[in-house]
Formats: sequence, C-alpha cells, structure tokens
Amino acid sequence: MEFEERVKGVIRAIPRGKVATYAQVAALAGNYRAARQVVRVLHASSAKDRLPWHRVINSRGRISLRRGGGFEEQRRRLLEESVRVSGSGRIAFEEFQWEPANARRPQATAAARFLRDLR
DNA sequence: CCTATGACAGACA
DNA sequence: GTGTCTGCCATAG
Repeated sequence: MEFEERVKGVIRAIPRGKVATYAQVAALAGNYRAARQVVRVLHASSAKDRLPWHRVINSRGRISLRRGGGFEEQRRRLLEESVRVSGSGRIAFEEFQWEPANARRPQATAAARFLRDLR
C-alpha cells in the first residue's frame, strides 16, 4: 500500500508536456524493479484517482497501449499537451522525458543497469 | 502459504 | 521493424 501511494504521487508529479517510463516511475517511487506494479496501479487507479496516466510510457519511448485499446486516447491526450507523438506512438525522450529537479539521472534504464551490475 | 495478475524491461532471434 | 522468452514483484484472493 505504501509503495502504491508513492507511485501515485510520482505519477501526479509528472508535469504537463512531459512523460516518464514505467520503470522511471517505479524507481522514483523507491523500487526500480517494480515497473509492473506501476502498471497494476494504473489499472486499478488511473480512473478512480484521476491520474495523468497518459504521461507514462514504456522504456522504448512508445505508447504501450494497443490500438483500439487506449492507444488513440493516450496519443490524443499527449498531443493536447503538445507532446509530439508519431503515428506509431513514438515519443522523443530527449525532448519530452521528465527529469525531476532533484533526482539526477532519472534515466530509469541506466539506473537499473547500474544497480544490477552492482550485485 | 500459493497462485494469478499486469499498459514492464531487456536480451535475443 | 517484429516476436518470444525470462526475470521481475507488490497486491488480491
């Protein structure tokens, strides 16, 4: 429950016009390996708690939802925030990935790799 | 305790 | 680019 609340907090902290990856959200919430829990939280609470769920994308810089299964809506919501999303759902990290002022290197991927290599 | 659930991530073919 | 496989893990039941 604790983790879940933190995940929601992180997602709510993503500013308009920016996106974060599932793993990035998990890392900022305290567990870089819990990307799947972020998915679970979104399923359970995105509507209920009105989370800016559309600002969460996958590590490949793409919308994970399938066409006809939310893809179009997420793309539309992002475009409304002037986030450029290609027709196939790709978003440029260099330009739109959220980089929290505090957390240096929110590059969840690099962070995960670094931490994994330590063990 | 055990199993299922996930919009994942990364490595690979 | 696609698809498959493995590892991952906090919750719910």
